[in-house]
Amino acid sequence: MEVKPTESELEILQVIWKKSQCTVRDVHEELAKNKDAGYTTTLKLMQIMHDKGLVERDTTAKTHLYKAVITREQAQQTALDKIISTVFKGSTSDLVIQALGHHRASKDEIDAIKDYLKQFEGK
Amino acid sequence: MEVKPTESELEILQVIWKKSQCTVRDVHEELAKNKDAGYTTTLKLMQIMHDKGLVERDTTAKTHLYKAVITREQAQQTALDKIISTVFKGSTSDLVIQALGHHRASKDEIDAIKDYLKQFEGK
DNA sequence: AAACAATGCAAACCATATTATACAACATCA
DNA sequence: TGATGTTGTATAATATGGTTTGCATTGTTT
Repeated sequence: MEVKPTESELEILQVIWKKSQCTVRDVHEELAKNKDAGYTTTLKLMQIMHDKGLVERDTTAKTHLYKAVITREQAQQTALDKIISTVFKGSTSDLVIQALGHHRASKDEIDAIKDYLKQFEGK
Repeated sequence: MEVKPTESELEILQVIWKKSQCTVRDVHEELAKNKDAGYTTTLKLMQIMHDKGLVERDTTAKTHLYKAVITREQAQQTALDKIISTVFKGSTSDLVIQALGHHRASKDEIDAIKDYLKQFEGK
């Protein structure tokens, strides 16, 4: 991935990932529920994201449709890489244990993780 | 925690956490191994961190000694909270699985996590 | 053509990062 | 003693990047 999204850009990506395809107004109205910024601010950010290659858009219709270029998984990976190296001394297990310790996971979540770990059995 | 450290401030905190107590020169020389910025840049950042309350210092001697105010664990928690809400839709298990999937953990690390999960047995 | 919605452009604002310069304390040596 | 070099902190100026906003323009619909 060439570029890393900023905080605000991530908020926008959230909306796009959820709906898989969005107009500027879609995004703006979703964001307006939680924060209060002008329409042109959202627009400007989405234009910047387009310049950076974070989103692509279909301009055939009057109302442009935006799609994410990077997947949520890619963004997750980038975010993980960063904090593992900056605050977890490079230790993935430190991160996992810290995460499980403080964000109490539900039983289903714990089970999912256990299942996941099974694949390492016998190795 | 009132304030969140910036990227550069985190790099400095890394060094302070490791040595538990530092002069500006200590930090600067450690950072100089990996990046290339002037001594006064490091100094300025540490002064800003002091203003923010991220570090405290002993000014009795000519050479000031800096200590971290927040612990590494607190910073880890803050970082986790942020990315869990911004890219992991609030799902801790998504984060754990993604982390284990891509940052291949060593056998010891896997074992440590399994041990940790045992405490949830029977709940 | 009038109304409306979206875009592009420009500028202002703020936080962070960097660098240069000034200043203070202290040791040393002619 | 006092000139000078070294090492430390403080201050000020500037650069850079992200965020936000206003305004003029373009394009569509009726």
